[in-house]
Amino acid sequence: MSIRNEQRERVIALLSQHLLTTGLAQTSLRQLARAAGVSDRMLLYYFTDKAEVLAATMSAIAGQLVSGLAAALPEGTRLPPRDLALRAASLTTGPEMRRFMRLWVEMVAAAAKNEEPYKAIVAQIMAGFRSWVDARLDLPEGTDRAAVASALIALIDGLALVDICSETDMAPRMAGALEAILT
Amino acid sequence: MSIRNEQRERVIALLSQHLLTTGLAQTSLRQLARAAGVSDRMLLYYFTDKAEVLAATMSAIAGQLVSGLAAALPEGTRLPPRDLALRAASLTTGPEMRRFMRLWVEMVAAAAKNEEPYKAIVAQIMAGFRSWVDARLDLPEGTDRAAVASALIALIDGLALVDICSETDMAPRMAGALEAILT
DNA sequence: GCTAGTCTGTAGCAAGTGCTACAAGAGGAG
DNA sequence: CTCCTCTTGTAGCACTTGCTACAGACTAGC
Repeated sequence: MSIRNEQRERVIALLSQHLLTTGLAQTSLRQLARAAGVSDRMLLYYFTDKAEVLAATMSAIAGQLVSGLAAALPEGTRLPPRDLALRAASLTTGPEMRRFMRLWVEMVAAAAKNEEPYKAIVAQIMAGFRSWVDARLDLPEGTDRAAVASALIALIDGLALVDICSETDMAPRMAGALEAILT
Repeated sequence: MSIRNEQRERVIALLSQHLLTTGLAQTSLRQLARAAGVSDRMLLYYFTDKAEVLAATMSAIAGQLVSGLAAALPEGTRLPPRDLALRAASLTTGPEMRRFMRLWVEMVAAAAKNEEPYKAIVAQIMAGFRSWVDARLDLPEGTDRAAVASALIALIDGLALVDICSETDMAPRMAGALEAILT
């Protein structure tokens, strides 16, 4: 493999960690280059664009996420909405996933501003969420599966959003409250 | 009242509309000044800072929001979590409130990046949400009211977040799904 | 009139942004 | 050797950012 392609992978791996720890706060070319241990000039040699740098990195992160989610709850299992919600909630508020959820909220906000390449990435990740939930959702015939899946995702994303805002660690208490609220 | 103070109010009113329609995408001093119909020089005469411009504007928006919410559901009424959630969901996904919820998500993301003055404003608005929910929540004694309130807010915010991402109008379908999920 | 304080425009600065022109070294192919 | 492609550094461009120095204009009080 060419040096260029090797470097692309190295850079993507380093930037994945960078984005997960710092969010989208430090995403100028020079900041990304420093985090990747290369010069900004070379970053634009390995990738055509800043947009391509970010797209490749976030795509890699999304990939890790999908496999992480898949591993956390095997494909075959089907749960009713309540159980799936509680399971997903404890999953995404764990120390591992919190960093991702924070990044996720920032990405959605960036997409809301029509910033590229966030719109495309957000759509891709959201589709991943939907299919993950849908594949594990046990629902009676005739239910609007897409709507229930979306509502569950909304709940999970909302927990993350509130978690971001809170000084104190509200996540476990909210999870407890959910048990009382959900069917 | 001095010209300066009159202009402050004029500017704040115009910028409230600006932020509600464009989100945080166009918030450079020059863009804000154009939206307010003044020069950027004068914007920094009326306000000390860009941060103060934004803080004042968002504070005004938050004020409108609070009174809007208060009017939508009178202070005295107490609803169980399910009813309050459904009510709040239909409230915040309406055409009027959607603009605010989008802005809200963007503000939370900005706060996550430690950008000023978003952190302070987000904390303020979140506190407003909490007290609004708490004042209308009918719960049995001994329940963790703060947790339930936070969970409800999470649900509402999550609906907004998913709504932002979706091309199609998922909000009513998700609301329907909630009826099936909630106790 | 004169002065003091309030108001407003012009012009510009220093820093940071994404990106590029250009040259040069390295290393293989003929 | 020469030629050619891949790789890398230096320097810088055009632009946007938040903010400011400075000078002029307007009004109020004396």
